[in-house]
Amino acid sequence: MKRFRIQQSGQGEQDRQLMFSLVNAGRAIEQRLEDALAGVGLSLAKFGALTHLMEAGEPLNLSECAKKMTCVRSNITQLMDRLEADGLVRRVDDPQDRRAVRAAVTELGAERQAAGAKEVAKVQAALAATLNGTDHGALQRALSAIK
Amino acid sequence: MKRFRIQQSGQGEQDRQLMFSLVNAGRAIEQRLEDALAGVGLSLAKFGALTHLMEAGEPLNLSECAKKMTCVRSNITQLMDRLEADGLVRRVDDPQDRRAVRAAVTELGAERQAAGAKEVAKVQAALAATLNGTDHGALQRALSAIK
DNA sequence: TATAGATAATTCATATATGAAACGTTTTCG
DNA sequence: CGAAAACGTTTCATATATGAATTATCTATA
Repeated sequence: MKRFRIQQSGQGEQDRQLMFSLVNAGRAIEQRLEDALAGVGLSLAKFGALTHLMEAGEPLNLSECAKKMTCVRSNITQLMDRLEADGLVRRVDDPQDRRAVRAAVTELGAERQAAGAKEVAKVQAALAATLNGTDHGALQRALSAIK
Repeated sequence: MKRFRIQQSGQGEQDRQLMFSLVNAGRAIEQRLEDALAGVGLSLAKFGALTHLMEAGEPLNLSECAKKMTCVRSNITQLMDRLEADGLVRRVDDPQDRRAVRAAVTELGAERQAAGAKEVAKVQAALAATLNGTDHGALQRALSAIK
């Protein structure tokens, strides 16, 4: 005798679920990062900017910052205003190009970035623990396909 | 003879990669949804609010909206201002509680929500295609663990 | 070389989000 | 009953993000 599956979810419903789970997981991790970084006086945006500047090892044009952070330049203008107000970055003139402004990390900024990196590492470890029953390689491959 | 693995990434580095891939994947999907919804005059925030109201089938308190959308109430105040300016929602008095304001979807709002749902379905289908070599069940379970 | 176009940064308007403070209304309880 | 607490919404200040318009400077070329 033929049975009808009760509570069956169609493929479309599962796809929708998966899509929103991806969005929600991303947001949840962002929130964990924001919370952890708030403990050392940083936001994720500020930490990201400081990290790119530290990795570059030298002051960067605001346009270069925008490229590295994949955002528009007017966003960087404002972010640098806030970082400068916090004393974490200084705007310096570019002697080669008088249109340009370069962002230099201050000593306090470098310390703050290092403290932030420790907080990020904790979130990262907690996430790894959460995902300990998962094939990390497969997950990484799936996520990398999403552009 | 013992070999040294060149270019080996430590576990920590892979964990960091995975964490940021999750954040980036979530943002990428949000961006796809924003782009698709922009085509019918909606943002993801507006579509979400309209969808919750349509699912409820009746006007909802702004506080109830905030709870469903997991955001603070002042955010809903502003979102409703914009939805009202668009003619997609109307604020109506709650006769039971004179403090409360309820959001009612207009006819135009209902049409717009339906159009948005079609756009969302397209994004969803494209994502499913992108993930066609992946074990959706395993991915869903991993994502659901992230809170 | 003069100028037209490209480029760097900022300003402004706007959208989305949070959290604190203010305000009116409702509920609770001494 | 009446005061205090709780509740619902809004307002304000702020952070983050986008995109258009503006200003200053630089570069290429007619």
